[in-house]
Amino acid sequence: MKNTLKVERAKKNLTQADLAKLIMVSRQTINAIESGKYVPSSVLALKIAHIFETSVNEIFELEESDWAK
Amino acid sequence: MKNTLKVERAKKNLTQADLAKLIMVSRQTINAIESGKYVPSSVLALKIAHIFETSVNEIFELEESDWAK
DNA sequence: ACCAAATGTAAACTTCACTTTACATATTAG
DNA sequence: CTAATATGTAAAGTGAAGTTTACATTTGGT
Repeated sequence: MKNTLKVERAKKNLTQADLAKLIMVSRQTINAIESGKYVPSSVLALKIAHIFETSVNEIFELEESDWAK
Repeated sequence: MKNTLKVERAKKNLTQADLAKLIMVSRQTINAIESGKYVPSSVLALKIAHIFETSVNEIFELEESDWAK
């Protein structure tokens, strides 16, 4: 799964730490999500979309590999 | 977080087992998500939305409590 | 009422999301 | 240049997502 977190953050001029605080997770969590190290829960994804005033689908996108067995 | 999985399944006439097979998780996982027992990963949420030809935000909705510290 | 399919639930287990602490490297401002 | 801010990364721990097996209950069709 890929995401456009970095771009969305840039648009709103937010640091990873800023975003982390807004959605109440650690800065490392944002960093890890952003760099594809792990997949956020859907609650986190919804919160992130909410902060950026958009939808989950606009920010997160499935890749072929996500459908692999 | 609440969801409209049951309704979406009904629209498409899918059983929990059907949906489970389509997105490649166990039937119990669908049951647990549907009954709010746990929060799916965003990959699962995206797959589910894909199956129902809609968006994650249409199916899953944050509740006040999700923002509580 | 009866049978089959669908759903609910439980226990034990594995994996990974997320935390905290800590430090190293980039980036930007003055 | 240098000091502060932002980002990358790592290790050890905790809790919850998701698995399998198994059984009990509900629902629907005939």
